[in-house]
Amino acid sequence: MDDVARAAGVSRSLVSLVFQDSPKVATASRDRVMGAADRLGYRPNALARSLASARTNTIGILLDDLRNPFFADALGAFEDAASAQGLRALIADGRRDATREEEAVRTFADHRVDGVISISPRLSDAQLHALATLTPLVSVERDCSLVNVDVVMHDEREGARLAVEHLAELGHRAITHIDGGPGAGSAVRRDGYIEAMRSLGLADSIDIVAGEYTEAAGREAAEVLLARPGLPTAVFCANDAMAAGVAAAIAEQGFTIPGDVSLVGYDNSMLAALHVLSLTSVRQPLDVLAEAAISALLLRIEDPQRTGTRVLVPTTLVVRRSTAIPRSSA
Amino acid sequence: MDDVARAAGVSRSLVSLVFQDSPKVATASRDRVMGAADRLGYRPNALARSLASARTNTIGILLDDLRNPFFADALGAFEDAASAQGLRALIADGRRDATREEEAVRTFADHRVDGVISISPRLSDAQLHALATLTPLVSVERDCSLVNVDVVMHDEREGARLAVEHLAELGHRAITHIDGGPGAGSAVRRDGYIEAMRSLGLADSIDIVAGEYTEAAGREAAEVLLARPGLPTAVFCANDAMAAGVAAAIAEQGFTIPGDVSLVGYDNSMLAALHVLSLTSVRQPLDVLAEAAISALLLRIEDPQRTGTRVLVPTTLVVRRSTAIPRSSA
DNA sequence: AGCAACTATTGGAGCGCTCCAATAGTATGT
DNA sequence: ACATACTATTGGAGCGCTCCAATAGTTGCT
Repeated sequence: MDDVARAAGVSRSLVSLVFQDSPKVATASRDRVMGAADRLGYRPNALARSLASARTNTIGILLDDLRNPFFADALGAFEDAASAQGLRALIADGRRDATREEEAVRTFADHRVDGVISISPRLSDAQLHALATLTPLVSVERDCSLVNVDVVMHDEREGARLAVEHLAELGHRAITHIDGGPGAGSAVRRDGYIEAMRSLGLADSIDIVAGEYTEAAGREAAEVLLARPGLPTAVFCANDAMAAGVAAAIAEQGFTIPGDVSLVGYDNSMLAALHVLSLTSVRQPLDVLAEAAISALLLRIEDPQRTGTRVLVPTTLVVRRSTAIPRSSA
Repeated sequence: MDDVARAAGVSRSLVSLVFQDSPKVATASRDRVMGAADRLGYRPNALARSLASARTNTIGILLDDLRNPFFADALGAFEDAASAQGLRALIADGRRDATREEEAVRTFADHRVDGVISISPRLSDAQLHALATLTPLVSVERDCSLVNVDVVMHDEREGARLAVEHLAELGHRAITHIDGGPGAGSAVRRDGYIEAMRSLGLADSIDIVAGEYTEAAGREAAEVLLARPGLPTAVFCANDAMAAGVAAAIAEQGFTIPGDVSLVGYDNSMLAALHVLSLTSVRQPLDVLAEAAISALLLRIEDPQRTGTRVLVPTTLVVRRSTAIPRSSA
């Protein structure tokens, strides 16, 4: 920076101002400085800049599990939303483990990111609260009511309802739900399923099989179903990965989808779009979630004392070829 | 840090040494300092530390396309290899775009990462060379012979050969290849296919359909095949995503896999492991690649002047249920 | 006892920037 | 011509750490 200043015949402070895009710099000096910088191949040291300004213009994005295609999709949306606000993103993968997640947030804080967005964290409320004292924190797709954490989620209850109503409209009555076990949002999706079944007069057909957000869990749940006397005409899974497992297990037994069983997933991830599955799935509006999360975070960065807010965004259902009229009524 | 020093009754330098795990610190002082730090909730500022030491212990990992499940898998392996060496990883997604990739490497350099690993970069040799002057750089799965860039790849030629030999052993002769078009490694995989076919005496059956590394391209290529008078008994795709597209298109026409057509993919990504596909696939040994890349990078960080090296790691084939004896010989 | 050879600790300069208060320079109004 | 109100530029302290050379404290050996 000193070299540039010398080459341009100005002070170091002015070079600094030029690289901050300060409006107070005369156009002539700006050009001189930029010229000198280009000639010398100068690029400001982001580290020193952050240290001096106490602002990194960088946020941390913590994902539950990058191997799950849903989070890869989510990442894209959140990175876009961040860069639209001039923020760079650091990424960390929690690997479905709360301890690793906590360590990741600590590392973010050590690097003095301006804030952290955690997507589907497995952290306890106590952990979330503690971490939020280290850095501004927004929790996405995981509810909590803490004064120092903002929450952004889509309406999981509505998502489950849309899935059930879609199946009911097609004529299904025996609709089984495979839940997400301890995973984020699982309980609400299950409640949404129960409520929707009740309000459609299908309370007697409520049937829940325990699952987890993985393909293997989907297969296991399907085996439970296949071992019973009769198959339900429709299955609603708490995520797409499980639905993929169910689809495989059902097909292996010679049944077809949607001929014998209609199948609905959740997340509308890349898996659902895959033509071999072509899964009807509840769409998480990632772009909207991302935008809401970033703006909540920016507000919190500006005023760290602000009381935690809660944003709920609406959901839609993406209908593909895995759902159809049940055979009995065809 | 000053507060901790004061609370522990020692100098700031000693606190610094304690947090660097220096062996010269007496156990008693270490305990005193740690105690004081815990009490005050002190954590060193990674930014200041990096600025002062000119070492960030952080590397940048640049991926071609995080939406492609292969890269999500790769990311896991590379992060593991990095943290095994005590390195933290920053991640960037090139979104299949060379310009974006270049910008990402520049940003890494601005943040003074110790080095960058670029996986399947789309950058030109000239760009790679220029970027490698900014920061130590290792190119994975993209060949180049530059003095300042190390290359780590698996043996794509061997991968293609393994796929073809497996099919030939099962009794297939009509083996079609759908190539990866302009994608990284596509040309070598195609050459490997051609060579293997020739050396197996199947030169007459060589049949190549143009593709690209996406599911949609796989579908289109399959439609080309389906429009012809007879189907080949086996198809070898240049990656898994394409194979997924081929599987869907073939199934839609009422053919079965592997009954009518055996199918082989490439990458052994999450898609191949999906039970609905259960794709025989060439395995890129990600853990080995990652380890080799990290150690090459460490050597280059130590000695930036070192001449570019080239590591080639062997490949294996993962056999699943998408390949079988052809119907004619069954 | 005296000196060498350690080991454990310290003070202070410096990493590359920002930001504040101070200064120089220029235009405006009377 | 001179005070007023700007705008453009500058010097220097400070961000929170590391690292080097110097110092204090121990131990072992003759």
